[in-house]
Amino acid sequence: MKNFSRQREAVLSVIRSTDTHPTADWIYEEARKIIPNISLGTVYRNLTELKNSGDIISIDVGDGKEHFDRDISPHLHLSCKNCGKITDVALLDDPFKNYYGKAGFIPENCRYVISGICEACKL
Amino acid sequence: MKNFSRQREAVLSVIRSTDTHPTADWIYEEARKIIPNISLGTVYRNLTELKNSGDIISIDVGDGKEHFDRDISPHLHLSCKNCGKITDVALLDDPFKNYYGKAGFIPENCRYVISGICEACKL
DNA sequence: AATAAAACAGTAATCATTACTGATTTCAAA
DNA sequence: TTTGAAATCAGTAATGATTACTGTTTTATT
Repeated sequence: MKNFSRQREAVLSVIRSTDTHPTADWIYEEARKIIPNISLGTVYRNLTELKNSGDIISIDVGDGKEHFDRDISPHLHLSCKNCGKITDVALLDDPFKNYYGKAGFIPENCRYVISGICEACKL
Repeated sequence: MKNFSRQREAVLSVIRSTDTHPTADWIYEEARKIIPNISLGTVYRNLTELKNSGDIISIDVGDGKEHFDRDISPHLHLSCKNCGKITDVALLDDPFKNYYGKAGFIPENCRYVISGICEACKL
């Protein structure tokens, strides 16, 4: 197990407690329930560290905020423009493997996001 | 042909003049070469309109700025963390069709981005 | 032309994120 | 254990991309 600071453990445990793709602000509020005086800057710094270490990823769904994700495997995100819900879709394997392989590209972070209208909202 | 204002035409023509996935600021600077006193707010408003009308799309590559793209077909973006270059990879067809079809999702905007190291930077 | 609606230029405000500062904690070597 | 350098922290200030506002100009319709 990695030797993380108490603050970094708190941030990571908050992200791992949910599948809702939280924002930095939400993570901050939750982390304060564990460490009441944790600072927002600390949350941001540790989010960056956790991204760099590959423990989490982040995605952009077009609302101007960064959303974090405990699931680091390549998967698809369906983001509803109406209700804001983000749905994960597991992939059997990365459908783009052949494409970036051919281009000689070394992937580090895959973000596959489709915005649209979810089944519950389309009526 | 749609009846666009002079300013919206200028913004669209700037985007269509390049395959470099420009930011709002770059588009603003270029648009000023066509309409010297065009305002940044006008550029932003028309970028939003052009996105809503489906004439352009935008992607996020993790640098905190929105990047615009004249190519509205589903395609893959390879974004180099080292040199910042964004490479388009054409797709024969959308590899996620089966996935969101099953979920009953109506797609409007597909953003497939992989960050990593491009061939030229890997040495 | 007269009118209303839409789009504009210019500027001010917003707000997510980053940078900074001085204090605290960690931890390896003595 | 002390010691001291490096890392991390809390708290706050600054940044900067984007959005909102205001009063003016353009456009479209009668």
